[in-house]
Amino acid sequence: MNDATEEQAPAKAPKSEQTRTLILETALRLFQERGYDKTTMRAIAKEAGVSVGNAYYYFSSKEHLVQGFYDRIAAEHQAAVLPVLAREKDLEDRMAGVLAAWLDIARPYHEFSAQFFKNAADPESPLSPFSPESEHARAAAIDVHRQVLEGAKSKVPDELRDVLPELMWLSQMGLVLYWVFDRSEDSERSRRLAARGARLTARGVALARFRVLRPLVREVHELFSDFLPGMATAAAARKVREDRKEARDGGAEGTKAPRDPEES
Amino acid sequence: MNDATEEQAPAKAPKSEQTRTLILETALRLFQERGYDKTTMRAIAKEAGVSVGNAYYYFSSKEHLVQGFYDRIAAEHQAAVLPVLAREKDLEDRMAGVLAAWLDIARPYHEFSAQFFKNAADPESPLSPFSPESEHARAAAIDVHRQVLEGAKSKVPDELRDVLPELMWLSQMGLVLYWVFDRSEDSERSRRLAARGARLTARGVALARFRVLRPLVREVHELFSDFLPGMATAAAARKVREDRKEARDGGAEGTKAPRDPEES
DNA sequence: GTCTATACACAGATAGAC
DNA sequence: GTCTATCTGTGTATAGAC
Repeated sequence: MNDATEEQAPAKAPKSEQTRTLILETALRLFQERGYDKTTMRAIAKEAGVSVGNAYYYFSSKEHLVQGFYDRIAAEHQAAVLPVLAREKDLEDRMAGVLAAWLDIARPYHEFSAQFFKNAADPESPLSPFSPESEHARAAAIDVHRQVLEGAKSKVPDELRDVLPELMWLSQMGLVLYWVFDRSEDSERSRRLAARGARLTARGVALARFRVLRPLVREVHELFSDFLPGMATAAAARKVREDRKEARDGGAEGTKAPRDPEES
Repeated sequence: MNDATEEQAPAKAPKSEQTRTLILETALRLFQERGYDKTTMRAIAKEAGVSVGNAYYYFSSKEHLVQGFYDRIAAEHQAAVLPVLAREKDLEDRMAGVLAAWLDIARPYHEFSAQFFKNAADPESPLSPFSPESEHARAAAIDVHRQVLEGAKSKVPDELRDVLPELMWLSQMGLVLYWVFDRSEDSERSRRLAARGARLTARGVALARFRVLRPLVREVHELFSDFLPGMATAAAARKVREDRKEARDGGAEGTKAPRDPEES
């Protein structure tokens, strides 16, 4: 049953993973205090009580330090989203809740996020949300939206079911973009945008079953299934989904909900 | 043909505007040859035959050099769009033509555009398409889409007429984003995305007159008229429109047409 | 394998003299 | 307007200590 978990037995020697996290924590703290640009690698090293070379030993560049920040945000969001998905059953409420949760979590970092946001927009940078390095985080984020859709009581047309999570993720990226630029008090405008965007999307989904919209829906479906798969493959999403299921019921096969017959 | 009024007559005052353009031209050339990051301010200065300090005298930072690039792209696009708007009358064709024209113009700069694209994504940067410094260029770009809409034979619902140009501009920004990340041969994927995006938009507009879509259309209208005006005000667009008309009529400003009754 | 200390090359940006 | 000299910061290399 419980086999030896490899390097965890000795309580005194978690390697110097401590050093790594120490440097990361210090960096994130200084980023908040002084901003990204003003925080030099030397300052981080000095504040953390290590040498500059040591900091570079763990993080090959300043940008790689930011990756830790992204991972933290993503992890916190995925945790914060659980109660929302358990509570809300209305599609609009679920979407709005997920977006609001992200804004809540990201709030402390709003001031300095703009300063390194440009790194995320650089296609060459591993920090880009479209980069191969971000593939796992991206797939996980898209999967959150898939859960939003799956657990909603609304009926979602088959043609939309596949592409919608990726579309919602793209919308979330748009919201993040707006949020970064948003200078309103407590990002109030971003919050309203999230709420109205959720409403708009929900109503759009509700209307998608009408006949007149069929060509439009097909158009949307084709467009995004043509141009999105290159970055976020269905395979990757499926893998995350399976991982999640496995982690949940420990290998026991869950009761797969019967596929509802498509309407129209 | 628009920039007819150029003060080149007085031979006494080329001042050292020459130096400025010399530095700019050199910089743009080196950007194409070596890429943005690899091109140092020292290299630009040396190649232009001036000192580093002199380059900084004219351009307060490396980013400001890029502004000249944006201005050039925008000017070329507005010129290239004229024949398209004169020829095409179908909304989809007009939109597709405008987007294709942009891709054509931007093609030579694709390789290195990604390298400084991150600057445009920095909200603090004056190079951001949302920055106050870019307001005029932005308004002009939006006005291009307004022309696309105005000259089309399609019927556009009143509720959409105001926000659609801004929406189309936003879509164009999305296309640019995709283009920057696009690594396909000759940006073929971006071209297909532009074509299909135009088709999707045109069909959406065509369908917008159906009754069932009224709530959705109103939703879109309200959302974007709430959240876009902050950056691209109707006033700014109107100003550009008047400037355009003035330039066309040849300065007959006396005819201040009171006929702007906001039909609704 | 982990870490310190130091030094170097190169970048962008600035100050002050001519 | 233009230059030279100089500043700060990043990234990297190296040599050696635990």
